[in-house]
Amino acid sequence: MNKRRSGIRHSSAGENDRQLMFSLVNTGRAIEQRLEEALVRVGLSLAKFGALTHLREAGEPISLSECAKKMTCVRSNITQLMDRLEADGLVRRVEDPQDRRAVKAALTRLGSARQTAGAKEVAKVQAELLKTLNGIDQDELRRALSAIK
Amino acid sequence: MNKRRSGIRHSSAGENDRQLMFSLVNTGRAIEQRLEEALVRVGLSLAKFGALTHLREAGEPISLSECAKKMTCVRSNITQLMDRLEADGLVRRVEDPQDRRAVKAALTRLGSARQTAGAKEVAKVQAELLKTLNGIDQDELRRALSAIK
DNA sequence: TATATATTATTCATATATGAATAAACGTCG
DNA sequence: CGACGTTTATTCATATATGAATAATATATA
Repeated sequence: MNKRRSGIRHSSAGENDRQLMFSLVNTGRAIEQRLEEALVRVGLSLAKFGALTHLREAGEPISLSECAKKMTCVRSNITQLMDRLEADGLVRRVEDPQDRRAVKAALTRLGSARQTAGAKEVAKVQAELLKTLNGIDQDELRRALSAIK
Repeated sequence: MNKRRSGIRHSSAGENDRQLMFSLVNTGRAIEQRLEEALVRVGLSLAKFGALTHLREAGEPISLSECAKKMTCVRSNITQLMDRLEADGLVRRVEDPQDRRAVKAALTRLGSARQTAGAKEVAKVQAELLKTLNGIDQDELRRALSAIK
């Protein structure tokens, strides 16, 4: 009576899997959105914060190609992003005497300060996220995410 | 000697948490990208497939506002998406006699067939994803995702 | 050295997304 | 009924992203 009948389910396995796949997509988007909302408070977007952070971590001007690699996006995207960052006064384009094709992006003082402000906002979102993950096996979650790669 | 010194870690807790948060974002993006790549083979994008699927599930024409709600996006986005779907011949705009402000989107036969083709591609990505999740506690993953909401 | 191939950034066309402003139609309430 | 506020879709400006085409410079090779 209580016996589980193997091979029979109310909702098909495929349906559950689809839900899982789209849950992964939607969760990523939801977190992105929270980050965007937090960053807009300091005049940044996630894209802008990412670029500033890579520049900060590099510790020196980096070429736009290098920046595109770090951000895993195409170069034309970086061209536009740097246009906006430059318009905001957060970044300066500098020539590379070693390679006259290249253009490097340099953080301005304002850009550096803005990155710091952004990082604080990101940390808040992170703390909130961690709270919601209370009672969840985070190691297993990490394992799942790195399996998907 | 082997004792764990509490409160001291090589990489700070905050750093791990940041990694986890960005892993969630990046995983979502990676899956999205796989879906886009699969769907482009049948002439669809994820956004287009989503709209077609909602129309299919509704079983009848739905207003653009309704579609925006289902897709959790703003209406101007749907206006543009429907422009493109209409240009592709996958959808037709029809008037709503009940409410003359409203415009409804109706699936064409081609749109319906395209949705079917898209669903097959999505299923393949899903199957691939499931394989990589071999050995992962999927219920715990589901729990984590629904905790984040 | 001269030519061919690579790489660099930019520009352009396009897709996706948001939010503000607008016009038309709907509903309500005095 | 008529004025007012709401809802509908659209348009516009903008941000983010891709990929193709282009121009300038580097590098390799014949």
